[in-house]
Amino acid sequence: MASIHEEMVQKTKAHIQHHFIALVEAEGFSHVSVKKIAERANINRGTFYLHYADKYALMDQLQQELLENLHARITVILPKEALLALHQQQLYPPFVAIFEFIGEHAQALRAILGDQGDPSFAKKIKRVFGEVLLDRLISQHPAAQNDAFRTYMHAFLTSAILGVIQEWLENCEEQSVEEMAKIHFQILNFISQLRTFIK
Amino acid sequence: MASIHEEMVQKTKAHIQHHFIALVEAEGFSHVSVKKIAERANINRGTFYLHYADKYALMDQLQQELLENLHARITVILPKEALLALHQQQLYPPFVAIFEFIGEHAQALRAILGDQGDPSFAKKIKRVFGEVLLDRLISQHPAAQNDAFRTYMHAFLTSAILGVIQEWLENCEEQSVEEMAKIHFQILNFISQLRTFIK
DNA sequence: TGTTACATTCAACACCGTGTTTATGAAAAA
DNA sequence: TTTTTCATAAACACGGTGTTGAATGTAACA
Repeated sequence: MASIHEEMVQKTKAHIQHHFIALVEAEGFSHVSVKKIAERANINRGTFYLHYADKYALMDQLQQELLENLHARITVILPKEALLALHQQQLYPPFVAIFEFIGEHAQALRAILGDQGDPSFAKKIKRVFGEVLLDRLISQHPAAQNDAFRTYMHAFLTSAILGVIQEWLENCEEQSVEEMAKIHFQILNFISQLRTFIK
Repeated sequence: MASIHEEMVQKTKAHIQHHFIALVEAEGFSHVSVKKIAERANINRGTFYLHYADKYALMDQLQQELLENLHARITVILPKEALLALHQQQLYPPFVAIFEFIGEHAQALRAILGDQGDPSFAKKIKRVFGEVLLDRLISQHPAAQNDAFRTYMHAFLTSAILGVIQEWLENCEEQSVEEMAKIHFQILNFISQLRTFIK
């Protein structure tokens, strides 16, 4: 099935994607034009339109690939049926898996989640965090019955995790994957201690 | 000093800004053109360039105004010198002030912080949260000596607060300002309880 | 009243990126 | 060999940009 032509197409698309990511990281998505992509990738501008409708379609495809891969990666570690117990031993592996994935795709994610990136992607990746982590965790708690509370709890935690990831990406991943997972637990511990002060 | 001409300029700029916000909220910043702004505001396209270099300059000015106003609003409640004690009575007023401000500028903030908005603004508003809230809170804690920990703690909490605000803006501010401040404390309480499970 | 100052309008301009099309070359498939 | 398919090249109309110079309106001042 895999004809030479199909292989060529895949190669060209990967080529375009690669240079597109570098451009978005450097200049921001809004300042990237099809013309620039073609010049940078050393292809004809018409060739771009042979594969993508416009730069938005290319960005969409890149985002979907990332989201599907991330989802799959976590699902391997946390099967659908499993409810999360709140032991460090159970929470540690998925956190490590997430940071490993982020690190592997650091350039693309820096481009998409950075200052010049796409805020709609942030929303999508938060949804993934919610599906694979929070829903199993929060639903066990009695306070989770309140719809409004659930909604904002969800927003609070998924945004917090994403915020840490964005910070890590900006710092060029100075901390190791294991350190990042640990830091997350330290943060939760810290907030816990706040409670002894509050009211 | 306030000549009639200056007043006219201010009126026109406010007029442009108003329709600009409506356009960005409806179509997203990237799809807004100077042409559209001029048509919507019923002014000549040339008039726009009389006041702003381009749509980016207009967005910048709008953002700066919002950030300065927010900063001022909170600083009135929490003077610079004051260190935050972790009592609900001390934390409640600034939270209420923040949500009041967000509510008052809901349309503009929905436009800027929404799906089609500007991620660089998210970073800037997080910095404000950090300056007026977190720095006085975290610095008191021994664990805050660790630089990396401080950085990520900062990212975690400011992103979380912003995430809740974004959720609130999307839900068209169904919850009252007071409810939102309360929900924040409920969330902190909830996370505190997690600690009894972890490790 | 006329004059001055300035905001706004209007039409025209060159420029640039877009998305499409048509013709052409090259390499694989039939 | 003939056909299919991907990539190239050049040209096109289209639409938004940012600028210019002249005209218009309007409030302040003499």
